[in-house]
Amino acid sequence: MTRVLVVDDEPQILRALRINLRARRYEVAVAADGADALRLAASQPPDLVVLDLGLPDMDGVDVIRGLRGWTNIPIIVLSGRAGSQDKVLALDAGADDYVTKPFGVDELLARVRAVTRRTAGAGETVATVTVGRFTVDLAARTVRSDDGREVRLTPTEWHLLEILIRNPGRLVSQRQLLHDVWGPQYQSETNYLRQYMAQLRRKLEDDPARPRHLLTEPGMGYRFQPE
Amino acid sequence: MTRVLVVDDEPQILRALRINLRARRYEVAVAADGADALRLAASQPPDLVVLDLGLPDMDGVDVIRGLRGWTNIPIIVLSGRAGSQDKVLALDAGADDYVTKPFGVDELLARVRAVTRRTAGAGETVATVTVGRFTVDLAARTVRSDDGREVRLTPTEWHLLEILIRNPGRLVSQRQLLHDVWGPQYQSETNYLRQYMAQLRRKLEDDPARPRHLLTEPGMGYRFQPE
DNA sequence: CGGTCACGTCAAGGGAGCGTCAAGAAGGGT
DNA sequence: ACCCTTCTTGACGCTCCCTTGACGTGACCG
Repeated sequence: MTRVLVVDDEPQILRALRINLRARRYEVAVAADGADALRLAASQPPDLVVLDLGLPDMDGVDVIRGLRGWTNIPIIVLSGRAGSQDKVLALDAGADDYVTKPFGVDELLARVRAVTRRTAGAGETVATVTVGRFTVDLAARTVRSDDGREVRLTPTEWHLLEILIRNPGRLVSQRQLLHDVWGPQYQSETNYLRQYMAQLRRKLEDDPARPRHLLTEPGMGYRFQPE
Repeated sequence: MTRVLVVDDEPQILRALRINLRARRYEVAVAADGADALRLAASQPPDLVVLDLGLPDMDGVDVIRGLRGWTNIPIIVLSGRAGSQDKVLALDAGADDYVTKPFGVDELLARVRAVTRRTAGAGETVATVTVGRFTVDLAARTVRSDDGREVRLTPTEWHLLEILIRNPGRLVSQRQLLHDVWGPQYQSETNYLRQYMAQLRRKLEDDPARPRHLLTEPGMGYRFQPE
């Protein structure tokens, strides 16, 4: 269930939003001022923040900055001020949307759906990937077999493998690989790719002749296939 | 460089946006109507679309749906209608933001920064289309059956399918298909199209003899029909 | 009823692209 | 100056994809 933190000092708005959001099956937490909001967000991180800029204790933009210091959960700003400057400040501080009061509840809910729709699919990036019997640590630049033995890769092999792993399951074209590893002027030397893909397979695949993770897409490019 | 497609039929707005966006180092493409926008987005996908809802040829919400059929690049809607219902429809069709005219250029630019900031940091977007029992991921270049089996397509098959999917529900002429896949000098070799459409149907249609998604328009061209 | 056109299907040759082996060139460390 | 690692380059089968031709079929029309 999506967890929404509503920050506003006007009781009637707070109440209206809570009722409407609960009716749409959102889990709702409320805060009446900025300090309360930051504390609550830190202790029980929500999936979305609806933030009124006109708070009694601190500037709303500072609340945005306080949140953006450690998280990038979506923030929808409510404000009574329709000035262009206010909007720009809030959006550039890290807000995702800016709604001026008075606002329609239907509109706000649609904007809630719009921002949550986009962030729902965003997953975490991991630094360590398993390729068959091997564990690749992109940050540490190490490849370790499951029996503890280290596998050494040359700089070019690393560069190539890293691009493929950073696009798990996705095809990477020959042109892009050549461009990123060897440079803009090497866009047709596919023999380089054949050479180094063969080396990577010799080092990382159980059966280099039948690769299970470093796959060729004939005529197009290569693909790293996770388990 | 971030590529922005601006869709509007009012020359002065088009001009103002182009100048302001170019000054901020965006690459700007423009379209004056919905059909033009869909075609341009399909052939040269932008990183962001700024879309006026009041277009001469088709409903703006249908343009949003046409884009969302195969991509989830950010869409910022411009509209002269401030009604709550219009906003909800556009946002739920897949728009990321909704700005009512008249709007300040500073505000629009801030909203452009807000949506691009999020999609740039959130990693890659997944553009996935379902064709019968199969799921086509244009970005990853994969086709997966609902039972998990992979379907392999050759480069030419991909090229052809991609053009059709990027024009969902719309007729694509034989000339355009031949031109885009095989090149300018192959505009009458319709046997190529028959050959490859047959292969795509064998791989993607339940009953290749009675296609439900890869349709022939006799004498004109082919059409990808979504569910 | 017969002819034509456009589309769908099947089959086969030729060639592009891939994996592989091997050897020379370049760079860095001792 | 020498050796070792790494990168570059060339050559050679082999597989699979593209191309091409021929034939069948249904729709439309005279």
